[in-house]
Amino acid sequence: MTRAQLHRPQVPQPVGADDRGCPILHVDMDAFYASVSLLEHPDLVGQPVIVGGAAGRGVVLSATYEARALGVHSAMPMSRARRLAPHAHVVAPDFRRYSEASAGVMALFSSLTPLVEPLSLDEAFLDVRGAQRRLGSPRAIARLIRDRVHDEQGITCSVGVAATKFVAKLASTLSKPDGLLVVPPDRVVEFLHPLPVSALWGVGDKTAEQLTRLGLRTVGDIAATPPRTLARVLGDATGRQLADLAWGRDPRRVVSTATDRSIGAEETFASDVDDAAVVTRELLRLSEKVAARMRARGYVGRTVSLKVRFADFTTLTRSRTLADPTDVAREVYAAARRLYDGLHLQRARVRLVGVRMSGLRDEETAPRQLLLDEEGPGWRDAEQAVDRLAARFGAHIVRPARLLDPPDG
DNA sequence: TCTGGGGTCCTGGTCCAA
DNA sequence: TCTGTTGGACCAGGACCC
Repeated sequence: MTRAQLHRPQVPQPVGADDRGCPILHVDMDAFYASVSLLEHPDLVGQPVIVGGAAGRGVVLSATYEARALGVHSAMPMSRARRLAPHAHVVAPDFRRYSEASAGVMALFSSLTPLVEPLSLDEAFLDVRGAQRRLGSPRAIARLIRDRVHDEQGITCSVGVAATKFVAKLASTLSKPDGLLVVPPDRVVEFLHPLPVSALWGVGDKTAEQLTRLGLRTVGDIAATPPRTLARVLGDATGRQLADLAWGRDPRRVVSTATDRSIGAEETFASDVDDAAVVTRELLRLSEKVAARMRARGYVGRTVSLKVRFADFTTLTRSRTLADPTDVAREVYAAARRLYDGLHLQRARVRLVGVRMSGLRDEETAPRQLLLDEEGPGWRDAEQAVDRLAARFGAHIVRPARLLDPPDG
């Protein structure tokens, strides 16, 4: 069973009446991008709608439940989705609108409890331990959230309520769409063990295949396997994690201040490219984008990673750690360019390139080495000035000459 | 069937210093 | 001085998640 198929419960749902000891809520918007898009297209409500790029090599970003009933799911190539649902309406994504809706629901969560951990635009963990005197039991808080999300944003969400993050997340998934599921601590094992191994956090296609080879198909099978055996096959960390999750053990707390580990950007070409000049121009554009985002969030980073995916989908990554942290596009590009040149690609057909910065630190506290030949305002100041212009007049007001479109004719 | 773009985490290898 | 060990940093790649 795939993760998508988890949406259809295969086990009787142990909807517990007792929500004591269940302070963790996982709230997940139902078909978020599709639902928000439908607010702009009310005439399409009740019809199969796919959110994704209208042309090129896109994948499905989201789909209404009517489209899902036809076999469409997110991350599916658009070409396949169109074959499965030829009469479905295709809507282009509107990330500005999604961000606004997301900000609205996150603000609602924060008004209920300070312990909110957003996982993405459309889901978050909440720890409601401290809110129960004011707002009632975890189940009552879950109901309140569902009502207010519907009233304020016009979309539905599903909520899982449990003692741990992992079980709460699984509960929200199994209760979809528009559902609420409480899993009391004394019913966790009964809830988990009939589920397929793919229900476990960290088990994707490859790991599920390995587990199947061992004859392990359900979470109960994993629970009955010695952790040493799992660790031998899957590695120490993964083996231990699966053994714990299979028994509902998950010590992770809800943390409201997660820090970023990396910031990157990548781009798939409309068609494969064998011209190095086109690839390096794209590397420059991506370096500009990454550096601008780092400056906007107040980060500098030390490690530059280059990603190159070829026409046959094989992917290479190369990385280099700089002597000093930077948020300057020119330095990011120089490092990415050196990594790219070091690959010595002749006329290989490139499908995608990406640039990522890791080893992030706060710009204000990071040590910065002044170069001996650095005089007066440098590239950093110039790029900050560009940031200010972009904020005022739009992102493309100032660009490197190499990134300007060639004149017509 | 033909696979986006944003990320995180883990593993195993290499190198280097103590 | 040589050898072996250990641990940390770095690097490449893979798997996974939304």
